[in-house]
Amino acid sequence: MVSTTGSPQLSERSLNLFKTLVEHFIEDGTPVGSRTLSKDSNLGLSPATIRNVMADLEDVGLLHSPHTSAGRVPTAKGYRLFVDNLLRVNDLQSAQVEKIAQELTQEADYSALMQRTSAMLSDVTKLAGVVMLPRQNMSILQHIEFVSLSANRVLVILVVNDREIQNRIINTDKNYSASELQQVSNYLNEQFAGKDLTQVRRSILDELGKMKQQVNDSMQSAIEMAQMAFDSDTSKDSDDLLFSGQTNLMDVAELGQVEQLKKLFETFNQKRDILHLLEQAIQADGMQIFIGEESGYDVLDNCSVVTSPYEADGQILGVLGVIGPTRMHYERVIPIVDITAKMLGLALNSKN
Amino acid sequence: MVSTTGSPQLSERSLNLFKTLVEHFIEDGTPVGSRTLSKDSNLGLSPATIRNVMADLEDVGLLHSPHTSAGRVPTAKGYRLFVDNLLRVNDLQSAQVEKIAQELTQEADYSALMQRTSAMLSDVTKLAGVVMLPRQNMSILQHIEFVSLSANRVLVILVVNDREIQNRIINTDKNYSASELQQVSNYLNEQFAGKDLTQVRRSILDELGKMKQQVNDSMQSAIEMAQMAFDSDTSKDSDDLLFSGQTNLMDVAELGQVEQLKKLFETFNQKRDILHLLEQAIQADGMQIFIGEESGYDVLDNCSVVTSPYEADGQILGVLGVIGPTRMHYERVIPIVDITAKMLGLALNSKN
DNA sequence: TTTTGCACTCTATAGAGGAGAGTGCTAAAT
DNA sequence: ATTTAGCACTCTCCTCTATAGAGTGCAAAA
Repeated sequence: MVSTTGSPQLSERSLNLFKTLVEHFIEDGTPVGSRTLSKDSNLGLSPATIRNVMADLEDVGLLHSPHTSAGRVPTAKGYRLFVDNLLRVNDLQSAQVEKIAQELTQEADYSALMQRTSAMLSDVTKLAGVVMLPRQNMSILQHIEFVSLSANRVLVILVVNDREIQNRIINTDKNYSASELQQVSNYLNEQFAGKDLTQVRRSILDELGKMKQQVNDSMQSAIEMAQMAFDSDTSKDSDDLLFSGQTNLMDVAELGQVEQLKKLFETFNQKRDILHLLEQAIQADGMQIFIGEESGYDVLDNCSVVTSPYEADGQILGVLGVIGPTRMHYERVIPIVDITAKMLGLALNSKN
Repeated sequence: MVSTTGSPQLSERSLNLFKTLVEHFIEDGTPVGSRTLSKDSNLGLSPATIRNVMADLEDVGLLHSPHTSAGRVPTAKGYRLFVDNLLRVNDLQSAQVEKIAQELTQEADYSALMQRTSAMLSDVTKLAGVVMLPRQNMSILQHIEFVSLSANRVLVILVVNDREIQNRIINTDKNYSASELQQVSNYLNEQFAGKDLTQVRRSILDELGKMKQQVNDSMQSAIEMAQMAFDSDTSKDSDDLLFSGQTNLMDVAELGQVEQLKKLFETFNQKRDILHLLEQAIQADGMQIFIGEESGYDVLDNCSVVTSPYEADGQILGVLGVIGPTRMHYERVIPIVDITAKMLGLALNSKN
């Protein structure tokens, strides 16, 4: 006997059978019957015996029968057990690792790199890839710069995390000279370089607001300008998910008909729900897998989400992962997501 | 009798019937039979007469029967005649125009504006919206700026068309001081502000290359830097289409099953084909409508694409439009695309 | 404890039959 | 010379039925 997490004890044999059943189902997609399983497993048991075992497994909630005369299918709980305790993850071919590494390290541009990462995830797994860009409170301001475009219009440039660049244009009350702008950016750089964006924004809105009365005119409007620059920043918040390969999901039978696919795609577009999910994933450090209903979102009932945080310089920056049917090749997908996260981290480091 | 473009002459009555047939079909989506049409048209003709007329229309290639006992459906050629000669376009509710105008004019950020435009097109029409961003040879360089990030890494900022901002980071051979960078950007601004990007790139690669021998060391590497800045630029080329509302197309019955939708979505993702199509549309000035097979792309066989170029300061900048089933409400969609293009132009102007 | 045997349940598939829609043609009506 | 009515015909779509096949659960035997 082997004691498994929480649920009633299952014999080694049961687990063994369960494992081959899941594997078979992941391969085939059709419910697995006792006859098939009898041949598939190397235990030399008759279908009848296996039927008994399967009935037990169903009682414990690991399996489920679509209807009386169909075989059996793993439940979310079943997949969970499978993934946590039974799965043996493939070692990646070093060729494949090489390919991933190469694709990512040679990409020079920050946003292109992120885009490419997402594309690669979906490409290699043939599922949908997603990358959550670094969150603001993980974004270290490196440099801020103002450029005068025309009277009253100033371009603000933020360099963040040594890689990412953000722009916005603000309309100012008065017309600033180049040297005035230089002065402002010098001041802000001195004050805030090295701090994270949320902190910077808070400081600017609070502290500088207080300072305002004590300084001269030109500095005063400079402060106003800084406030404007960071005020409009929130707009970018919803833009920090990169999807790709959604169309891959149109092949998977489980997601079946158009109606369901549509809901799924709309969930992707709105980003909100997926964002929440990934935010959960970023907290539990290490890889995280949401199987079917576990995610808590109805649209994802037939989906699993495999995620891993990525980090650079010892700092967790964001999460990336793959979305596919619960019936996916976990043993392949898991190491791919894992290695991709590591490689992305490396790529982000190396550009220092 | 009324002479119509090219094809054999059709009586006014035939055209009238044809028109109501198309309208009915656009409304219903089901093939239209003689009985229905007899009631629908106010001509007071019996089904039998109408059958004769319909047979004629089918001979000319305007109609088509899915099978013996179904009604009739317009062909691409039929839609073409309908759109060109029979359609009376709706006047837009001024409220709707107002809404569009407001959404677009209050959007401050350039790329957000474009994104919003696309989103609005799909939102209002309940179809897929697409916006082609200004092409490079339409992109006027307004300002170029260099910012030193760290040793050997320089941030290049291009302000284009008075609105759009492009960034890239280049790795330089030597370490530039702020004033050196200032010098370079001053020089480049003097030389190239007001010219379009392709022109600028050509000049930099050709002329500056020749100058190289004649100037001092610091200037020499500055030129190299400029070359690097503009060299990597081409990467952005494929990125100038903004889609939205693709999921709307999942509702339309004509596109039917998953397989076809998948192909369509993949075409969107690859962008290439749609880009070509829109490039055709930008040349024929004014609105352009591709109906079904006319587009020349198989995936679009059941789709129509309604486009309009948008311009600012008298310059055509790009194209925008809507992609939907051939059976769409042209009388509604056409004015929406039209007005959106105009409003976008206005929004792009007004920020001067 | 495992296996054999068997009755039972449910799905999927194919075929038959009928209703309904719409046509084209011919002959009558205007 | 058109238009209409009448009618046979064709095709789809739906429902109903029958049947084969897969798989089960249970009881009794091994």
